[in-house]
Amino acid sequence: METTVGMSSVLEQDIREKFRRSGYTLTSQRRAVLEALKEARGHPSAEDVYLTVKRKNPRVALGTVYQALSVLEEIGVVDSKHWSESPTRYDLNVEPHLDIRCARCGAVSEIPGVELGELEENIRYNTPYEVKRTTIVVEGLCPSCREA
Amino acid sequence: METTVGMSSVLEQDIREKFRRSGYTLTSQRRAVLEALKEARGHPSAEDVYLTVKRKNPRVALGTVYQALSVLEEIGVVDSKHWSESPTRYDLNVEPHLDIRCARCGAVSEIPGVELGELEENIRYNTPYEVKRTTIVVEGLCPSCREA
DNA sequence: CTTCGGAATAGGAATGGTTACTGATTGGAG
DNA sequence: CTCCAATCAGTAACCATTCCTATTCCGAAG
Repeated sequence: METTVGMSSVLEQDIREKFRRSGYTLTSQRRAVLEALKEARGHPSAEDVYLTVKRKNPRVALGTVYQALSVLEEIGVVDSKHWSESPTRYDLNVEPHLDIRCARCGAVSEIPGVELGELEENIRYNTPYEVKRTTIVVEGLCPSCREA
Repeated sequence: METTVGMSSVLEQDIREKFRRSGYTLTSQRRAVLEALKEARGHPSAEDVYLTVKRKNPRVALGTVYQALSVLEEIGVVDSKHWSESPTRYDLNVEPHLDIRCARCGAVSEIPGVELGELEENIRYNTPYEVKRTTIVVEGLCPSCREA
């Protein structure tokens, strides 16, 4: 049974490697953004991340958080999804997966157990475009908002 | 072999019916927005629609176009898709379908021949949320932008 | 045909998430 | 330690979209 420290180390190693390969530097602010994403429940917005980071480092700028998230996404450490009429949400799960957002309270959670490989394959087969990215955003009502 | 006028009539009939049922009024501005969508190649933005409508009615307001598009979507006549970092695109195909947007030139075209029913089914089966809407946005490079 | 009330519109201001800009700071290579 | 490029903080700007208000339009009822 691994300790949390152990798992965290492995993650650190992987991230360090991705930074090294990309040429970007793993600064304290970018580390803080990663920490905030790790602590967060659900899928925080840039503003959420900013507020979390600010608790420990009050001088950090919102723009820095946006830039950090953009770098982290570029090197494959962070995934982002955008639902219209609400801020972009970020998370650490970079594997293709589904997220659903509650139209009423804004909560985002993952939908497990849906195979997406075949869809991706069909898309590539049926378009002359060079496919870069497929994003699926699902909207609905979470169990508690459904009642109200 | 139907004439264009004939097909247009059928469309008009269907739309008139949807307006009637919804309680919204089919005003000249809303009709003009529909015309602009019919004429447009690809999937225009609200601004595109606004510019087209403005050619015949220079007094129309951008806000009116947005409101018209929103009403048309609500009654099931228009479909919209939003790619992050670019304005929302609209079209008249309200059946579930895939659209891909070129990351370089912004062109949007449809991807035919991909079955989406099973995905929708799997989504509903695997989440406790009440699913309202599933949107798939695909990004890539169109054939001509791929070269450059 | 006229009147009346609510819906829709024009015009423009406001919003809000995100990006761009600038000068100061930092951190790693030599 | 010094230098240079990358990064950062702070703030202004951007832009798609929404909101606001006075005016106009539409269609139902007389």
